[in-house]
Amino acid sequence: MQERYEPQTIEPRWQEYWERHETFRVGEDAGKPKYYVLDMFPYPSGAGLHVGHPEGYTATDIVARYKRMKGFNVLHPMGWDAFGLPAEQHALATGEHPREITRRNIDTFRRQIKALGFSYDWSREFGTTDPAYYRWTQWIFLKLVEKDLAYVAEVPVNWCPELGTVLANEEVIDGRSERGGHPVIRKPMRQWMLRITAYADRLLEDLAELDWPESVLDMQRHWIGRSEGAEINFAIQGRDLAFKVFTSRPDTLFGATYCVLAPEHPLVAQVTTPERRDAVEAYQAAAARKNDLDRTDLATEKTGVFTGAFAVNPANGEAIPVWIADYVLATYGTGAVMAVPAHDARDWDFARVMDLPVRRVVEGGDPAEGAWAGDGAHVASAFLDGLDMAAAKSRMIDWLEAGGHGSRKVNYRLRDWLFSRQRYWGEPIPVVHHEDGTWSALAPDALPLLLPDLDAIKPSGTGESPLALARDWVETQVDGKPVLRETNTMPQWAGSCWYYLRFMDPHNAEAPFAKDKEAYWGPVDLYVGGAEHAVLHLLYARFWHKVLYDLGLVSTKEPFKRLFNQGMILGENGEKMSKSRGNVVNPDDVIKAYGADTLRIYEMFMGPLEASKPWNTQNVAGSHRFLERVWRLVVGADGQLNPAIRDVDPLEARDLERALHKAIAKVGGDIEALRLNTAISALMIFLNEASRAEVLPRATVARFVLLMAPFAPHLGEELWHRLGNAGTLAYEPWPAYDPAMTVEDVVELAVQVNGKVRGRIAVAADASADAVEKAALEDADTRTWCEGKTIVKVVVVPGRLVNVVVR
RNA sequence: GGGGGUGUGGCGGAAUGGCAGACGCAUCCGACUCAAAAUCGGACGCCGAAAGGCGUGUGGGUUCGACUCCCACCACCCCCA
Repeated sequence: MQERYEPQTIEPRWQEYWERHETFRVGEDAGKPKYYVLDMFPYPSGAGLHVGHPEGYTATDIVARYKRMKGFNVLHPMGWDAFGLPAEQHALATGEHPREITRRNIDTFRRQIKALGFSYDWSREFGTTDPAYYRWTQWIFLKLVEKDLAYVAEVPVNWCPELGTVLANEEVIDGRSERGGHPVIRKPMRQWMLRITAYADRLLEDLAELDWPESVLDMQRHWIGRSEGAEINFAIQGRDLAFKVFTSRPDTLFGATYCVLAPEHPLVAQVTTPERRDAVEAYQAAAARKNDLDRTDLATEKTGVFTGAFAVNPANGEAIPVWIADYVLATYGTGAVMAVPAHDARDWDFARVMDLPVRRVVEGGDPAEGAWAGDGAHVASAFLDGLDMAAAKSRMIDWLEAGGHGSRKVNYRLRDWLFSRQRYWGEPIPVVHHEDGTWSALAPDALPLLLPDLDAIKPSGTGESPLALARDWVETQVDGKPVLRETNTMPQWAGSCWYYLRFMDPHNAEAPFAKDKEAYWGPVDLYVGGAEHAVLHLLYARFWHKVLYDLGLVSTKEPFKRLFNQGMILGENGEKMSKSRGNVVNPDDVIKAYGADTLRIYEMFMGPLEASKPWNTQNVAGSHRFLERVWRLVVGADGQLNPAIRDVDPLEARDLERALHKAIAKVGGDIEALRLNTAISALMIFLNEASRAEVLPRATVARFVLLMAPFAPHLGEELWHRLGNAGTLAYEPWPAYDPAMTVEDVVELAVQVNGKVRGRIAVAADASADAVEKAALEDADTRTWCEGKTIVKVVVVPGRLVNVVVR
């Protein structure tokens, strides 16, 4: 009677073993090289774990387990990004406290994640909502204040008068609230900003040292959007007023035929002539209802109105009209542009709609067809005539600077980070406001500034956070004087900006983390998560890291050395998994039916980790079958060892030993490169070979079990145990391989005639090219195909093939 | 509109410029079985009786040799505008 593979029995048993023995608990160990492998920690949603979550977690777990066996001291933690909007909305709807909702969701996530057998050091677990953690998030905010990197500004937000609340960008659809469809307008409100732009250059430059996907590096570069150009002064004709424009193309100044101010530009009210006032104000009101994306969309028809004012082009003294248009954003550059329709696509579109002149100053393209943004000789540009773009730019900037008309300027697309949210469920900003209108930060020993409990979380109605309703919390005293607490809270990004540092020293009550621990563990060696965080999370975390670096708190310039984005797991129908499509697969169900090891193997075998790939239930069964075959390789009748397993020298089964060495080499290399699908394929190939063998040396089977263990850890431990080993295999050395054993003595080569395979020859692996050529030409098939032809040349690719070229 | 990615059997996918389709799924055949399941063995790109021919989105190019490199195009996906 064959004892069956029963993951439902062995998996909980080994999970309990690891927990009881604290198998994966780590500390600093100067005697071992460290390896820090981190998952982007999840937001514990009410929906529970999704099969997409374990994909990345399994990959990092395989790496963590492999690196432990390779002798590394591995830091592999897990925690919760637990502040955020969904819990607050749920609280609003049900009256339950977000803390309770969050606690429940975390419990579910923890249970589900533990059921997958990941080798996390759970003693390091924390959530961003733990006061012991957010105390230090607030502390870092104080450091940002100290470094003058935090400031207050009036910034337009999405204000919904009907709902009495401020909405996030993603909650606004076509100018209306996602829920209820009420109108949303952009209203300036007092906001906290972080001066991330002060780090723009370093955030850009230091990308060079990172082992990240090129696409993410590109997105970050583009987001920062460094552009070199000039700031140019334009005076308003007949008035003592002037404005600055930023342009990346100062060389085209002679082609400027009008100027455009953003509708919010402070000068608009002053320059507008009385007869244009009504039109201008109506346009400003309309623009306030649009978001930036709609405004700058190239596909939409350009709109704008003339202010009645004229500006003087400093290059030629010409008076050109000043318009306002919403395709110019107040927040980019100076909020004003000089329009050169001949050489800028958006200016060209606008000029055509408004019937404004187009003046060509660079040769190339056809001004009647569209803007020419390429290089070319300058024309109609006085002292720039004949120059190319680079030369003309630099000449123009010199001329502007000499005449006091402008200056060289580097501009960034990156803007300062809007750091406040009008929400309850976030870290309170540790600041108080004084009666004289000034503000000050709390002293570090006043932290954590705890969120007050509210009877009910409801909108304040003024656009402020629900915290504004907690009067006895807001109204407090500092040094005996009455002050008001800040009611804005931090965005969800804050908690995820430095959690990877806290994992290095999660229980420290004296500091966010000890310097020597950071020096040991930092930086993160491998960081795995979804591509949706390619820009914001990674940019914000890098920014904070650099600030901490400047403060001498961390030892590295960059937080994440290697980054990997796992792809998405689609539903069985090839569409994105979602409740509404009804194609969601719950990992609990898969574990119940097949076990965690099968889920792990299946998700890794589906395809390349970075690719999007559809779920297929039949293939899950296939992965399960593979594990059953591995089980039967070791376990025979009545739960005894497979009788083919003998205590003999592995070299007695030379072919099998060779196959094992190939597998060791392939699997190790593939894990390092995160090619886990082909690593599993290599394990299957070895199993196929081993299943055919009549004698299985115990040492060979044991090493195969070690290779399996990172992928299917419960099965690995169980089989290791049944092979007569005590304890865990988690720290057993990864098997070594001999490169000489991974190649065959005799190889079969294909013989091509004019690129088509016509025959095969068997030669010694180390045969010389001459010998191979001779053998190929003597081959009967080759001779048939070469008959009556002239041999022009013979290409020998050692170990691969021979190509005979005939005519 | 710009940038990036992807496109290979019925399906998921594999292939340092060197034998396309590894590995798995599905399907079919066989063994075992009273039978079925499970398991084990075999077949399995397309056309063709075979010899052979044709095949990696389409069209061109480079090369002794192209899924791989270059150019153009088509489709889908992602990011940005």
